[in-house]
Amino acid sequence: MTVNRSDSSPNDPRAWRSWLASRLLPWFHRHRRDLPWRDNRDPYRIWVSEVMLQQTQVATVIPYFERFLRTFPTVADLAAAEEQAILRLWEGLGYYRRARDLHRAARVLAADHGGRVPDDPDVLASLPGLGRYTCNAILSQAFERRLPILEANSQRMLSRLFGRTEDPRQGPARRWLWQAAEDILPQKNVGTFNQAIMELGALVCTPTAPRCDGCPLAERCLARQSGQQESIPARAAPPEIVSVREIAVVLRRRDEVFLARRPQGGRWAGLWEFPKGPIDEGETHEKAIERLLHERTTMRARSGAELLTIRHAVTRYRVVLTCYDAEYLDGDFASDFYVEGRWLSPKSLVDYPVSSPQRRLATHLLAPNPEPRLF
DNA sequence: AAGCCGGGGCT
DNA sequence: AGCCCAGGCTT
Repeated sequence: MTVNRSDSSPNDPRAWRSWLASRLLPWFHRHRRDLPWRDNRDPYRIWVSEVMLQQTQVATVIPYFERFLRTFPTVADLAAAEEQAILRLWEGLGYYRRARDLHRAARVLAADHGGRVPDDPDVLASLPGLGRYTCNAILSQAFERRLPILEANSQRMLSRLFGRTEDPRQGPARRWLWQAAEDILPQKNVGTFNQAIMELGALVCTPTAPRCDGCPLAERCLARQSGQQESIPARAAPPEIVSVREIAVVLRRRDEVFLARRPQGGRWAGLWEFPKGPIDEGETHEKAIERLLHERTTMRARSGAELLTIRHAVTRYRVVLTCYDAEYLDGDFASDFYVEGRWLSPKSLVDYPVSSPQRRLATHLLAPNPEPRLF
Protein backbone atom coordinates (compact mmCIF):
# COMPACT_ATOMS: atom_id res chain seq x y z
CA MET A 1 0.00 0.00 0.00
CA THR A 2 1.42 3.28 -1.05
CA VAL A 3 1.46 6.25 1.19
CA ASN A 4 0.20 9.51 -0.13
CA ARG A 5 3.03 11.86 0.59
CA SER A 6 0.64 14.74 0.90
CA ASP A 7 -0.25 13.17 4.22
CA SER A 8 2.77 14.75 5.75
CA SER A 9 2.59 17.99 3.86
CA PRO A 10 1.84 21.06 5.91
CA ASN A 11 -1.23 21.60 3.76
CA ASP A 12 -2.74 18.28 4.73
CA PRO A 13 -5.85 19.15 6.73
CA ARG A 14 -5.28 16.14 8.97
CA ALA A 15 -2.16 17.79 10.28
CA TRP A 16 -4.22 20.77 11.36
CA ARG A 17 -6.79 18.82 13.35
CA SER A 18 -5.61 19.20 16.90
CA TRP A 19 -4.43 22.75 16.40
CA LEU A 20 -7.75 23.77 14.88
CA ALA A 21 -9.77 22.32 17.71
CA SER A 22 -7.53 23.97 20.26
CA ARG A 23 -7.97 27.35 18.61
CA LEU A 24 -11.56 27.12 17.45
CA LEU A 25 -13.35 25.67 20.46
CA PRO A 26 -12.16 28.25 22.98
CA TRP A 27 -12.90 31.01 20.51
CA PHE A 28 -16.40 29.69 19.98
CA HIS A 29 -16.99 29.35 23.69
CA ARG A 30 -16.15 33.00 24.05
CA HIS A 31 -17.88 34.48 21.01
CA ARG A 32 -20.77 32.22 20.16
CA ARG A 33 -24.04 33.98 19.59
CA ASP A 34 -26.95 32.98 21.73
CA LEU A 35 -29.28 31.66 19.05
CA PRO A 36 -32.66 30.14 19.78
CA TRP A 37 -31.80 26.79 18.22
CA ARG A 38 -28.80 26.54 20.48
CA ASP A 39 -30.93 26.36 23.61
CA ASN A 40 -30.77 22.60 23.62
CA ARG A 41 -29.90 19.63 21.44
CA ASP A 42 -33.43 18.76 20.43
CA PRO A 43 -32.87 17.33 16.95
CA TYR A 44 -36.21 18.65 15.78
CA ARG A 45 -35.24 22.20 16.67
CA ILE A 46 -31.90 21.77 14.99
CA TRP A 47 -33.54 20.31 11.93
CA VAL A 48 -36.02 23.15 11.56
CA SER A 49 -33.28 25.69 12.07
CA GLU A 50 -31.03 24.08 9.51
CA VAL A 51 -33.75 24.06 6.91
CA MET A 52 -34.64 27.67 7.56
CA LEU A 53 -30.99 28.63 7.44
CA GLN A 54 -30.55 27.24 3.97
CA GLN A 55 -29.65 30.22 1.84
CA THR A 56 -31.07 32.48 4.51
CA GLN A 57 -29.14 34.55 6.99
CA VAL A 58 -29.31 34.03 10.73
CA ALA A 59 -30.83 37.41 11.53
CA THR A 60 -33.65 36.76 9.10
CA VAL A 61 -34.37 33.30 10.43
CA ILE A 62 -34.61 34.05 14.15
CA PRO A 63 -38.15 35.46 14.32
CA TYR A 64 -39.45 32.85 11.89
CA PHE A 65 -37.87 30.07 13.89
CA GLU A 66 -39.35 31.20 17.16
CA ARG A 67 -42.80 31.58 15.75
CA PHE A 68 -42.55 28.26 13.95
CA LEU A 69 -41.57 26.37 17.07
CA ARG A 70 -44.23 28.01 19.15
CA THR A 71 -46.78 26.85 16.62
CA PHE A 72 -45.29 23.43 15.90
CA PRO A 73 -43.26 22.38 18.93
CA THR A 74 -42.80 18.77 17.86
CA VAL A 75 -42.58 16.60 14.80
CA ALA A 76 -46.07 15.36 15.54
CA ASP A 77 -47.46 18.89 15.61
CA LEU A 78 -45.85 19.65 12.31
CA ALA A 79 -47.04 16.43 10.75
CA ALA A 80 -50.59 17.11 11.83
CA ALA A 81 -50.63 20.61 10.39
CA GLU A 82 -52.15 21.71 7.13
CA GLU A 83 -49.64 22.64 4.49
CA GLN A 84 -51.21 26.07 4.12
CA ALA A 85 -50.68 26.76 7.81
CA ILE A 86 -47.01 25.90 7.43
CA LEU A 87 -46.60 27.99 4.33
CA ARG A 88 -48.20 30.92 6.07
CA LEU A 89 -45.49 30.83 8.72
CA TRP A 90 -42.92 30.56 5.96
CA GLU A 91 -44.07 33.64 4.10
CA GLY A 92 -41.14 35.93 3.52
CA LEU A 93 -38.48 33.28 3.86
CA GLY A 94 -38.61 32.18 0.26
CA TYR A 95 -37.64 28.83 -1.18
CA TYR A 96 -41.05 27.54 -0.24
CA ARG A 97 -40.25 24.02 -1.24
CA ARG A 98 -38.22 23.84 1.96
CA ALA A 99 -41.45 24.17 3.93
CA ARG A 100 -43.27 21.58 1.89
CA ASP A 101 -40.38 19.16 2.18
CA LEU A 102 -40.19 19.78 5.91
CA HIS A 103 -43.85 18.96 6.19
CA ARG A 104 -43.60 15.82 4.11
CA ALA A 105 -40.59 14.63 6.06
CA ALA A 106 -42.38 15.25 9.35
CA ARG A 107 -45.25 13.11 8.18
CA VAL A 108 -42.87 10.29 7.34
CA LEU A 109 -41.28 10.51 10.76
CA ALA A 110 -44.64 10.66 12.50
CA ALA A 111 -45.90 7.67 10.59
CA ASP A 112 -42.86 5.44 10.56
CA HIS A 113 -40.50 6.58 13.29
CA GLY A 114 -42.63 7.45 16.27
CA GLY A 115 -42.38 11.15 15.62
CA ARG A 116 -38.68 11.13 16.44
CA VAL A 117 -35.84 12.51 14.40
CA PRO A 118 -33.73 9.39 14.06
CA ASP A 119 -30.04 9.06 14.73
CA ASP A 120 -29.67 7.26 11.44
CA PRO A 121 -27.93 8.79 8.44
CA ASP A 122 -29.72 6.54 5.98
CA VAL A 123 -33.17 7.38 7.26
CA LEU A 124 -32.41 11.08 7.42
CA ALA A 125 -30.95 11.13 3.95
CA SER A 126 -34.06 9.48 2.59
CA LEU A 127 -36.25 12.35 3.73
CA PRO A 128 -37.11 15.15 1.32
CA GLY A 129 -35.11 18.31 1.75
CA LEU A 130 -32.30 16.65 3.66
CA GLY A 131 -29.10 16.65 1.69
CA ARG A 132 -25.60 15.94 2.78
CA TYR A 133 -25.10 19.17 4.63
CA THR A 134 -28.36 19.18 6.56
CA CYS A 135 -28.12 15.51 7.51
CA ASN A 136 -24.62 15.91 8.85
CA ALA A 137 -25.46 19.13 10.61
CA ILE A 138 -28.29 17.43 12.49
CA LEU A 139 -26.32 14.28 13.22
CA SER A 140 -23.25 16.10 14.46
CA GLN A 141 -25.06 18.73 16.49
CA ALA A 142 -27.85 16.67 17.97
CA PHE A 143 -26.17 13.27 18.22
CA GLU A 144 -22.45 13.98 18.22
CA ARG A 145 -21.97 11.86 15.15
CA ARG A 146 -18.55 12.53 13.71
CA LEU A 147 -19.63 13.85 10.33
CA PRO A 148 -18.43 16.87 8.38
CA ILE A 149 -20.42 19.81 7.11
CA LEU A 150 -19.72 22.09 4.21
CA GLU A 151 -21.75 25.18 3.51
CA ALA A 152 -21.13 28.77 2.56
CA ASN A 153 -19.30 29.75 5.75
CA SER A 154 -17.07 26.72 6.11
CA GLN A 155 -16.43 26.68 2.41
CA ARG A 156 -15.11 30.21 2.55
CA MET A 157 -13.22 29.70 5.79
CA LEU A 158 -11.53 26.50 4.66
CA SER A 159 -10.70 27.89 1.27
CA ARG A 160 -8.87 30.75 2.94
CA LEU A 161 -7.26 28.70 5.68
CA PHE A 162 -5.74 26.29 3.20
CA GLY A 163 -5.10 28.88 0.54
CA ARG A 164 -7.27 27.28 -2.09
CA THR A 165 -7.44 29.70 -4.97
CA GLU A 166 -9.69 27.70 -7.25
CA ASP A 167 -13.44 28.14 -7.39
CA PRO A 168 -14.73 26.23 -4.34
CA ARG A 169 -18.05 25.59 -6.04
CA GLN A 170 -16.54 23.55 -8.82
CA GLY A 171 -16.34 19.81 -8.61
CA PRO A 172 -12.74 18.99 -7.68
CA ALA A 173 -12.39 21.88 -5.26
CA ARG A 174 -15.67 21.03 -3.67
CA ARG A 175 -14.65 17.43 -3.18
CA TRP A 176 -11.36 18.57 -1.68
CA LEU A 177 -13.19 20.83 0.74
CA TRP A 178 -15.57 18.11 1.84
CA GLN A 179 -12.60 15.87 2.50
CA ALA A 180 -10.86 18.64 4.38
CA ALA A 181 -13.98 19.26 6.45
CA GLU A 182 -13.89 15.60 7.38
CA ASP A 183 -10.17 15.47 7.97
CA ILE A 184 -10.16 18.30 10.46
CA LEU A 185 -12.95 16.92 12.64
CA PRO A 186 -11.88 16.39 16.22
CA GLN A 187 -12.69 13.20 18.04
CA LYS A 188 -14.93 14.97 20.52
CA ASN A 189 -17.21 17.98 20.44
CA VAL A 190 -17.91 17.52 16.76
CA GLY A 191 -21.20 19.37 16.84
CA THR A 192 -19.64 22.32 18.58
CA PHE A 193 -16.68 22.22 16.26
CA ASN A 194 -18.86 22.32 13.17
CA GLN A 195 -20.81 25.22 14.59
CA ALA A 196 -17.59 26.99 15.48
CA ILE A 197 -16.41 26.86 11.89
CA MET A 198 -19.64 28.35 10.65
CA GLU A 199 -19.67 30.94 13.41
CA LEU A 200 -16.17 32.01 12.51
CA GLY A 201 -17.22 32.33 8.91
CA ALA A 202 -20.22 34.39 9.90
CA LEU A 203 -18.53 36.68 12.42
CA VAL A 204 -14.86 36.90 11.44
CA CYS A 205 -14.05 35.22 8.15
CA THR A 206 -16.67 37.24 6.35
CA PRO A 207 -17.10 37.42 2.57
CA THR A 208 -15.74 40.94 2.36
CA ALA A 209 -13.37 42.63 4.77
CA PRO A 210 -12.58 39.61 6.93
CA ARG A 211 -11.58 40.58 10.43
CA CYS A 212 -8.30 38.75 10.52
CA ASP A 213 -7.16 40.70 13.56
CA GLY A 214 -9.74 38.91 15.63
CA CYS A 215 -9.30 35.51 14.03
CA PRO A 216 -7.95 32.69 16.18
CA LEU A 217 -6.60 31.01 13.07
CA ALA A 218 -4.84 33.99 11.55
CA GLU A 219 -1.32 32.91 12.38
CA ARG A 220 -1.56 29.83 10.17
CA CYS A 221 -4.06 31.05 7.60
CA LEU A 222 -2.47 30.56 4.21
CA ALA A 223 -4.67 33.14 2.53
CA ARG A 224 -3.63 35.72 5.06
CA GLN A 225 0.02 34.80 4.72
CA SER A 226 -0.16 35.49 1.01
CA GLY A 227 -2.45 38.47 1.32
CA GLN A 228 -5.23 36.72 -0.53
CA GLN A 229 -7.89 36.81 2.15
CA GLU A 230 -9.92 39.22 0.07
CA SER A 231 -9.59 37.33 -3.18
CA ILE A 232 -10.33 33.89 -1.78
CA PRO A 233 -12.71 32.29 -2.40
CA ALA A 234 -12.52 32.89 -6.10
CA ARG A 235 -15.58 34.57 -7.47
CA ALA A 236 -17.73 32.52 -9.73
CA ALA A 237 -17.43 33.66 -13.29
CA PRO A 238 -20.41 35.84 -14.10
CA PRO A 239 -22.88 33.90 -16.19
CA GLU A 240 -22.59 34.58 -19.85
CA ILE A 241 -25.45 36.70 -21.04
CA VAL A 242 -27.29 34.78 -23.66
CA SER A 243 -30.32 35.91 -25.50
CA VAL A 244 -33.04 33.39 -25.24
CA ARG A 245 -36.57 33.30 -26.32
CA GLU A 246 -38.83 33.07 -23.38
CA ILE A 247 -42.41 33.74 -22.72
CA ALA A 248 -44.47 34.12 -19.67
CA VAL A 249 -48.06 34.84 -19.08
CA VAL A 250 -50.61 35.01 -16.38
CA LEU A 251 -53.95 33.60 -17.25
CA ARG A 252 -57.18 34.06 -15.45
CA ARG A 253 -60.14 31.90 -16.07
CA ARG A 254 -63.11 32.23 -13.82
CA ASP A 255 -61.71 31.97 -10.34
CA GLU A 256 -58.50 30.32 -11.30
CA VAL A 257 -55.25 31.99 -12.06
CA PHE A 258 -52.41 30.32 -13.81
CA LEU A 259 -48.86 31.33 -14.24
CA ALA A 260 -47.23 29.73 -17.17
CA ARG A 261 -43.70 29.89 -18.33
CA ARG A 262 -41.54 28.19 -20.86
CA PRO A 263 -38.09 27.50 -19.50
CA GLN A 264 -35.02 28.37 -21.42
CA GLY A 265 -34.91 26.41 -24.60
CA GLY A 266 -37.59 24.06 -23.46
CA ARG A 267 -41.19 23.45 -24.03
CA TRP A 268 -44.01 24.41 -21.77
CA ALA A 269 -42.81 22.67 -18.70
CA GLY A 270 -43.70 25.02 -15.93
CA LEU A 271 -47.19 25.88 -14.97
CA TRP A 272 -48.30 26.82 -11.54
CA GLU A 273 -51.78 27.34 -10.39
CA PHE A 274 -52.94 29.99 -8.02
CA PRO A 275 -54.16 29.67 -5.51
CA LYS A 276 -54.47 25.96 -5.98
CA GLY A 277 -56.53 23.21 -7.47
CA PRO A 278 -56.51 21.73 -10.93
CA ILE A 279 -57.92 23.32 -13.98
CA ASP A 280 -60.47 21.48 -16.03
CA GLU A 281 -59.73 18.04 -17.22
CA GLY A 282 -59.64 17.58 -20.91
CA GLU A 283 -57.64 20.63 -21.85
CA THR A 284 -53.96 20.54 -21.32
CA HIS A 285 -52.19 23.60 -20.13
CA GLU A 286 -49.78 23.38 -22.97
CA LYS A 287 -52.50 23.31 -25.56
CA ALA A 288 -54.32 26.22 -24.07
CA ILE A 289 -51.28 28.39 -23.76
CA GLU A 290 -49.86 27.52 -27.13
CA ARG A 291 -53.11 28.42 -28.68
CA LEU A 292 -53.39 31.68 -26.85
CA LEU A 293 -50.01 33.11 -27.26
CA HIS A 294 -47.91 34.27 -30.11
CA GLU A 295 -44.75 35.14 -28.48
CA ARG A 296 -42.33 37.87 -29.38
CA THR A 297 -40.03 37.49 -26.53
CA THR A 298 -36.48 38.41 -26.15
CA MET A 299 -35.15 37.95 -22.71
CA ARG A 300 -31.66 37.91 -21.45
CA ALA A 301 -31.14 35.07 -19.12
CA ARG A 302 -30.85 35.82 -15.45
CA SER A 303 -29.99 39.35 -14.49
CA GLY A 304 -29.58 42.54 -16.33
CA ALA A 305 -32.28 44.66 -17.73
CA GLU A 306 -34.81 42.42 -19.32
CA LEU A 307 -37.39 42.91 -21.89
CA LEU A 308 -40.33 40.63 -21.93
CA THR A 309 -42.79 41.06 -24.66
CA ILE A 310 -45.84 39.03 -25.11
CA ARG A 311 -48.23 39.23 -27.95
CA HIS A 312 -51.29 37.20 -27.84
CA ALA A 313 -54.81 36.83 -28.89
CA VAL A 314 -57.12 35.84 -26.16
CA THR A 315 -60.24 33.92 -26.69
CA ARG A 316 -61.45 32.06 -23.71
CA TYR A 317 -58.89 33.28 -21.28
CA ARG A 318 -58.39 36.66 -19.86
CA VAL A 319 -54.90 37.88 -19.42
CA VAL A 320 -54.16 40.14 -16.55
CA LEU A 321 -50.85 41.59 -15.66
CA THR A 322 -49.98 44.69 -13.80
CA CYS A 323 -46.38 45.64 -13.62
CA TYR A 324 -43.83 48.24 -14.30
CA ASP A 325 -44.54 50.20 -17.42
CA ALA A 326 -47.14 47.78 -18.48
CA GLU A 327 -50.62 48.44 -19.50
CA TYR A 328 -53.44 46.91 -17.67
CA LEU A 329 -54.89 44.24 -19.80
CA ASP A 330 -58.23 42.68 -19.44
CA GLY A 331 -60.88 41.54 -21.77
CA ASP A 332 -61.11 39.43 -24.84
CA PHE A 333 -58.08 40.86 -26.50
CA ALA A 334 -54.94 42.51 -25.44
CA SER A 335 -52.28 44.68 -26.88
CA ASP A 336 -48.59 44.32 -26.39
CA PHE A 337 -46.98 44.83 -23.05
CA TYR A 338 -43.63 44.24 -21.56
CA VAL A 339 -42.05 43.90 -18.20
CA GLU A 340 -38.76 45.48 -17.44
CA GLY A 341 -36.67 44.02 -14.66
CA ARG A 342 -36.98 40.62 -13.18
CA TRP A 343 -39.70 38.62 -14.62
CA LEU A 344 -42.71 38.69 -12.40
CA SER A 345 -40.70 39.54 -9.35
CA PRO A 346 -43.12 39.87 -6.49
CA LYS A 347 -41.66 43.27 -5.75
CA SER A 348 -42.54 44.43 -9.18
CA LEU A 349 -46.13 43.58 -8.54
CA VAL A 350 -48.61 45.19 -6.31
CA ASP A 351 -47.55 45.56 -2.74
CA TYR A 352 -50.46 43.74 -1.34
CA PRO A 353 -50.37 43.36 2.43
CA VAL A 354 -51.47 39.77 2.45
CA SER A 355 -49.50 36.62 2.68
CA SER A 356 -46.86 35.18 0.44
CA PRO A 357 -45.63 36.54 -2.84
CA GLN A 358 -47.47 33.84 -4.67
CA ARG A 359 -50.64 34.47 -2.81
CA ARG A 360 -50.08 38.18 -3.17
CA LEU A 361 -49.87 37.76 -6.89
CA ALA A 362 -52.86 35.52 -7.01
CA THR A 363 -54.93 37.75 -4.80
CA HIS A 364 -54.10 40.74 -6.87
CA LEU A 365 -54.86 39.02 -10.07
CA LEU A 366 -58.12 37.74 -8.76
CA ALA A 367 -59.24 41.13 -7.59
CA PRO A 368 -61.89 42.60 -9.85
CA ASN A 369 -60.57 45.18 -12.24
CA PRO A 370 -57.35 46.04 -10.49
CA GLU A 371 -55.89 49.37 -11.34
CA PRO A 372 -52.56 49.45 -13.11
CA ARG A 373 -49.76 50.70 -10.99
CA LEU A 374 -46.35 52.02 -11.73
CA PHE A 375 -43.31 51.29 -9.65
C1' DA B 1 -22.83 20.15 -14.46
C1' DA B 2 -26.13 23.51 -14.74
C1' DG B 3 -30.66 25.52 -13.79
C1' DC B 4 -33.96 26.68 -10.45
C1' DC B 5 -35.94 28.42 -6.21
C1' DG B 6 -36.49 33.87 -3.28
C1' DG B 7 -36.66 37.39 0.15
C1' DG B 8 -33.62 40.12 2.84
C1' DG B 9 -29.17 42.00 4.43
C1' DC B 10 -24.87 44.26 3.37
C1' DT B 11 -21.48 47.11 0.93
C1' DA C 1 -26.88 47.61 -7.76
C1' DG C 2 -24.73 43.80 -7.06
C1' DC C 3 -23.33 40.15 -4.17
C1' DC C 4 -24.28 36.96 -0.66
C1' DC C 5 -26.80 33.93 2.41
C1' DA C 6 -25.97 27.40 7.91
C1' DG C 7 -28.68 23.93 0.07
C1' DG C 8 -31.49 20.59 -2.24
C1' DC C 9 -33.70 18.87 -6.19
C1' DT C 10 -34.33 18.22 -11.12
C1' DT C 11 -32.90 17.63 -15.74
